[in-house]
Amino acid sequence: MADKPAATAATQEGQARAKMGAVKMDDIARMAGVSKSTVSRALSGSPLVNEETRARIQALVESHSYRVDTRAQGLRKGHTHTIAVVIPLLHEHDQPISDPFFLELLGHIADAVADHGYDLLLSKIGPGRTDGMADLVDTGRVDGLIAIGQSTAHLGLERLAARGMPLVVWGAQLPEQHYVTVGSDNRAGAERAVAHLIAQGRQRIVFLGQRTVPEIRLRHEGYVSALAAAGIEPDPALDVPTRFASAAALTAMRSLIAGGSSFDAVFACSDVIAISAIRALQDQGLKVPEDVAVVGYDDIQMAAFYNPALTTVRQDTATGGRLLVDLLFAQIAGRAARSVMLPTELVVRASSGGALSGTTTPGSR
Amino acid sequence: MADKPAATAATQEGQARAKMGAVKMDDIARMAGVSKSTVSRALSGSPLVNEETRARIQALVESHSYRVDTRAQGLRKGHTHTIAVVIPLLHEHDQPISDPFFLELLGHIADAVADHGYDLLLSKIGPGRTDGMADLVDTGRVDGLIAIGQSTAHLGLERLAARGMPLVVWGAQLPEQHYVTVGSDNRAGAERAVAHLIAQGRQRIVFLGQRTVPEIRLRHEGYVSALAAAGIEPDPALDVPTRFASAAALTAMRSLIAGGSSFDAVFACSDVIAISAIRALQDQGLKVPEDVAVVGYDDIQMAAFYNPALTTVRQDTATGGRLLVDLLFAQIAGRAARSVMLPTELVVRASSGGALSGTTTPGSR
DNA sequence: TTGAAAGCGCTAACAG
DNA sequence: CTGTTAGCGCTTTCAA
Repeated sequence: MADKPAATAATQEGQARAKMGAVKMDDIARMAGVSKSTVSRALSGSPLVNEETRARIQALVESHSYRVDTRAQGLRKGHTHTIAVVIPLLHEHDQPISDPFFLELLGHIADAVADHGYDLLLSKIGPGRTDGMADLVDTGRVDGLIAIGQSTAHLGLERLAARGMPLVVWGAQLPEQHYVTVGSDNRAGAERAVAHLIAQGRQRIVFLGQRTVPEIRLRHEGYVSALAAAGIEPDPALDVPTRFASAAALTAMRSLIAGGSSFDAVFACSDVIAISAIRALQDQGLKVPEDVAVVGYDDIQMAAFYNPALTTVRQDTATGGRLLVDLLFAQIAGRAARSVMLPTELVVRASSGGALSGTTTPGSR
Repeated sequence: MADKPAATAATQEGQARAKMGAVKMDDIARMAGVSKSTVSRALSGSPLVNEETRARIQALVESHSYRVDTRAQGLRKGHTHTIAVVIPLLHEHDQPISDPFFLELLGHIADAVADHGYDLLLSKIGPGRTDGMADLVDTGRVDGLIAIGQSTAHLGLERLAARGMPLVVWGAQLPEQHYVTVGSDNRAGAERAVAHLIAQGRQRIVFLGQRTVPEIRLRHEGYVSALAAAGIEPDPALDVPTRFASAAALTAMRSLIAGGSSFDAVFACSDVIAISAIRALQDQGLKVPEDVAVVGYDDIQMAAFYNPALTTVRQDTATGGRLLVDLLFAQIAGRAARSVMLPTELVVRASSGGALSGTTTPGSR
């Protein structure tokens, strides 16, 4: 960061006269020789306005590229036409982490929100501060909230839901929970993945992930139950907690290796974690999948392109994102919404030794 | 996607009575036995209000967890306290792509925007539709725009800037450009990367990237000039266009290999592209870096964890993001802003054969 | 120090 | 079919 940035040519001149052109509804009305109300009606497609009048107004609107001020409109109509997405993990350790899984989900949410003609406010409010989430709607900035990942915010989310605030969260379904969630079947997904590893003849399987996160806890249950089904006793030494960041996973895996525990497979709670784990393994001269088989979770785009290609539990971000949005709009409209748990799919590629070809794409779809 | 989602328990009840609690400034005023104006003044920290009164008001505000409606406030004050980030590439081929580089940048932008006390609207408007970008501010939804990547929108961006609209774009500095950009020194970055490859003894270097994108065109210039400096004539057969998506890069690389051209190195225009290229190479039994050295661009987090670890040109998203925001606020405040070009840094790791250790971290920082 | 009144730009009754 | 009249919730002169 040494050199100091090189500044170069630029713009600037019409700075102040920016909003100058701001033509408003009254102006259009005057020009069309009608009242503001008529313009408003014409623009909102009301049937009670003369076709000829409407055309005249329309023309004026186009030629002056007038747009109604949604801020004023919202103030009057009582809504904002925007919804907020809160990504807790954007905050892990005070610096933005970037798990590709979330961007994929975010992308689909953005699509769905746009389809509804709404805007999307991206908020950095962490899950610790659910009051901040409440502010977003109390303050009239958004009509509803989508939280990606409940992690430590469970209680706060409960409170928001109790207040009747439109809210949907991506995450796990907890026992007594009163807010709506969308998420994949973490338990079943993990169980299937671990069963697959066992089917490959692996017996000493590492669990790589932090169980304080609800979803991860469920995955751990799946892990345990798959082991149990094969008559394997979980070894506490193979339960390795790690955060979602690459560096954290790398460190965790390295110390496991250094610890000298023996193992022949790793179930990682995200693809990013899996990739870092493989990195650590290979640095120690261990071969994947020959010496250690690895399975990830998420099926991010890069999973298929890693070396070796990653066996992983796919979470369907496309339908997940859309569902999140649909359920939120249902709530906003006052309709009831119920949580849904999406099925997962195990995508077998090279890293688990289950497929010999390089890039395997799942059968379905 | 077969099974059909399993619906489960849920919430719902206080749906309608949601906004019920919506206490407004008038209510607080009444309770405090003062007028709306006084409350407004007290809340905005005006010095012309009795300390005792202010305290009383403050107490009421807290106990009722009242928040001023920013929508109404903005309408009155003439601003929105929110800025929009438009990500064109979110749209490539009608499905959200997820280049981690953009999320990293977005994360930093989000940080900086939050530091200014502003909200961040994430928009999916593509670069083809700059009129849509204009709407965001014409319509009173945001105070200014940050566009990530100018790609095909150059003309449209020019027009917006000419209208005096607060706007900053992440991208390349084009010749006669009138809008403000922040971006890395693409030409120098690429040049250094390719020179490094040449220094490793490579002579036939593939250029992997689409030159229709301004930044990429500059990188190509850097590529050519590095070759020229070594007395190497660029071979058109080694100029391989590809989009930023993993799949596209994979395909491009595969057909290059199938085409039978000989080459011993690849300069990829993004890390995601580099990763896919390596994948294609290895699928054909070619070893990286032994047979083919590869250099990427961006230094996304995963670059250090790939196998082999990626040599790449780092773009500093942290200062980039902050600069983008600072320059935008300068414009909003009516101050002049000039484009800035950030220096880049070559991070040498294993994929180029320049480093033997696994995960090498750059010297600086 | 505080209140009254006039809007910000728009929509929604309520009369024509 | 169209105009008038009130506001949505807040800030800001202008007076007191």
